[in-house]
Amino acid sequence: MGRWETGTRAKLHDAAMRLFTENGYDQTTAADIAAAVGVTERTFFRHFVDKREVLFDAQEEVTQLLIRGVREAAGTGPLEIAVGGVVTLSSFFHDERREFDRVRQRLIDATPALEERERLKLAGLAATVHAELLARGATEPAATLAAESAITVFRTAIIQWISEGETRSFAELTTQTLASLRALSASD
Amino acid sequence: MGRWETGTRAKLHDAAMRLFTENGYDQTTAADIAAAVGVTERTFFRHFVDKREVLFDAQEEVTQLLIRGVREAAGTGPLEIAVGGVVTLSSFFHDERREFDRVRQRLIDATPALEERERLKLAGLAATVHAELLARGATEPAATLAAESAITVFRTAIIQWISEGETRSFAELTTQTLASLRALSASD
DNA sequence: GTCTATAGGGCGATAGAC
DNA sequence: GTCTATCGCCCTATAGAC
Repeated sequence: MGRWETGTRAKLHDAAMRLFTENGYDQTTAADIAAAVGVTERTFFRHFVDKREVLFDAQEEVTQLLIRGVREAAGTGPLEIAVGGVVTLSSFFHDERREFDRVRQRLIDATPALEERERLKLAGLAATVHAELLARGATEPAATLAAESAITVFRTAIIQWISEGETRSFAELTTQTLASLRALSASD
Repeated sequence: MGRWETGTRAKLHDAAMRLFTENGYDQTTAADIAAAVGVTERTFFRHFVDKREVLFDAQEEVTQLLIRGVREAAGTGPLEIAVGGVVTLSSFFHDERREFDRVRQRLIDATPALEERERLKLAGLAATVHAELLARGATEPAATLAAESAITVFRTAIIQWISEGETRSFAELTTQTLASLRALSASD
């Protein structure tokens, strides 16, 4: 066989998810993951800037989808546009992904270090939406508030989407959560 | 506490802030901070569970204020109650603290590892508000959305509060930001 | 307080693909 | 030949264990 196989990154990703699930995140070392794939620890860190990043492989794809979504969203105000962008993430959060995200979320919930990273990534998505809203002519503080609120809606929708027995789609849950937020702001 | 430890924590805190500001967070080691105070690295880690926690010393006090604030807030709906709780944090975010928080925020903005921790702490505050809202009879998903939105208002108000030349009080900015959020939800 | 494991960076050497 | 993934070895800081 050759000096190295192709698809090392994907193999590291799969091995890491398996070992994290079987033995826990903290109990799994980067060296364990590398050994499971047959590369060195150093190679692991070349593919993932740190151990946590394995769980956030999709960030770039989601960010790009979100940018396009916000650019193309119809709407008369920044909140509607921002959440419209979030709704387009339904092409990513499809039914075949639901079980994977349940496992992923269980790992995050069990590991403070991972929740930190999760919150940072969500903040990154909010910053992305914020920039796009400004580009579409929104003004402050509406742009900031709409972007942050859209990510709140996103997170709330995801939590429901991965809850046991939930069958509604991501898009449906996002839309309903926006309606709840609107009702909340109007009610008191 | 032994008599030799009096004020060590505060000294470590002050030395850390000074060294972080002068040389940068990453360039300052825990050993550097300990040496500046004349204790061992081990002593530093006895006072702060990790290096980042130095910047989040106030979390417990803010959390307790927030709990009391939400419990005592007048209001007809969960969002009003939650932001009412945030407004009571003005006893913490007083004018003498503004410059310190400017420096602190500059460090956080310059250091991804610190921004991660900041976001986790904000999430913790949202969880605190959420629990108090449920205790006051709020139902889902309003409780979650109101708690998260209140923290969005908090963060947005703080950003304004520490911006150069800003003279309005924290309470004033919080109230105005809530009004902006309401307008945003109603407008489109 | 000492001792140790793990995360993660630096860098030169090397093996393959082109 | 260049370009890039990998190795291998050395290093330090963090943080937990004892």
